[in-house]
Amino acid sequence: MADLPKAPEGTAADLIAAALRLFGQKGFAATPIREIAAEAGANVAAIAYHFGNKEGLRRACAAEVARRIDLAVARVPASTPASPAAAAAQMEAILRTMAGFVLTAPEAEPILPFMLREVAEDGPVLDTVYGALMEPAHRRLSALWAAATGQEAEAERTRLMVFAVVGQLLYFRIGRPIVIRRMGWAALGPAEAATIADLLAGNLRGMIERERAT
Amino acid sequence: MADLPKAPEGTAADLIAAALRLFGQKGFAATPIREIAAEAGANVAAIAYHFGNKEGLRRACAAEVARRIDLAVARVPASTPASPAAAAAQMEAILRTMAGFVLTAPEAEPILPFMLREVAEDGPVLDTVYGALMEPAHRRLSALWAAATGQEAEAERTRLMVFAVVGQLLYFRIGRPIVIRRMGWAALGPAEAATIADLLAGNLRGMIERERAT
DNA sequence: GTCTATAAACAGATAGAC
DNA sequence: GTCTATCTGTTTATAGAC
Repeated sequence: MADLPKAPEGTAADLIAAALRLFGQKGFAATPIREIAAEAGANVAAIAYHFGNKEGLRRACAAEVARRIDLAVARVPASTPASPAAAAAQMEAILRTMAGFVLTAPEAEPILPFMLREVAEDGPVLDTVYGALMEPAHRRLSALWAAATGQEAEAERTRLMVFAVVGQLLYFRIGRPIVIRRMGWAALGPAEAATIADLLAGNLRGMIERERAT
Repeated sequence: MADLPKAPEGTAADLIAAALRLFGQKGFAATPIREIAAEAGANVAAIAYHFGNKEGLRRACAAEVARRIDLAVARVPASTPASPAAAAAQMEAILRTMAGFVLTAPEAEPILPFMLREVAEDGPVLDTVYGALMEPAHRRLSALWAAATGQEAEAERTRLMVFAVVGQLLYFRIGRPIVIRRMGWAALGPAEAATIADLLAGNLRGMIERERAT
């Protein structure tokens, strides 16, 4: 669904991987290009050579984020089931896949802090990723919610409910430092992620059931 | 509940207000102290005079955030009601107050992006604010959830459910640029906030009902 | 394509007049 | 308390050898 299918290789890929991690952790402005080059095992000038300048590297990071999310999204089936029960089941499956990806997948680790910062800054990177990925994904979940509850797919209430469902999950990742402290966990690993996913799947079932009665 | 009751005045207050806004919007490292001084209508040297250095200004911002949240928290009653219905009602009231504060209160506007960045960086500022404010608030909601559902206050499930409830709300603020785009809203104003609050209050009632059956 | 060396701009901090 | 002027370190970007 994204328009950037090319996967970078070699030094360029190493630079993007390092930049993604450091931009996410310390922020764009707080990360010197020398540090990125050092972590990538490359030279400072390589950034200018491959991406023009630091801003170009940021755009390349955004493209890489879009590419990786696209890869993860491509794994879920695209058909909208006819029966409400099947739609609910598929929505739960997607939620569990998202939970696994967002909470524990190593390849998601660097991209979420990066995206979080871009959302906060509400800049051009967000425009791209929103149109290419977030909007289609939200539309798809809205269609499933509608099929599961009998409501209208693009109704205001439907779209807001999908945000509520997704928000429940994303907060566990965004507020991870807080969650870990409060839960007394050493980390948010696969076991903790499974507990959270079960809990949220139960909430989703309850919400759908409740909405169907309306 | 916070340990910093002193409200700043004059130039110091202007500098904190400007820094809070700019740190939240562009990030700490990306904000030059000259820009802060200009927005506050003060001189660059005033920062060193009042706060020692830039890092001191950051700490002052954190203290101001704690002070403002503390003010907002102080308005909710501290007693835990005996009956499950009363506990549920009180939890819904708190959720609605939080929604009003988080989504539309002008005094919350600069502090949320600031806090979001501090959570992402997981630094010393978070340690302070977590211990002084977040942990007590979460404990209090956990106690209410327990009273409303008949579950145990510090059970793992209880604490996670409270995060799910809070996460639903916070995501609407954190992901605001995304929500606004997808909903086709011009802004997230009082009318939109009321719609969201009603929706989330309904979800809360459903979740409590469902948990009581367990 | 990769590296070293350097230029030009900008940051935070400080000295000292008022 | 507030200001101007300046010092010192660091940053990005680039020129040019290899």
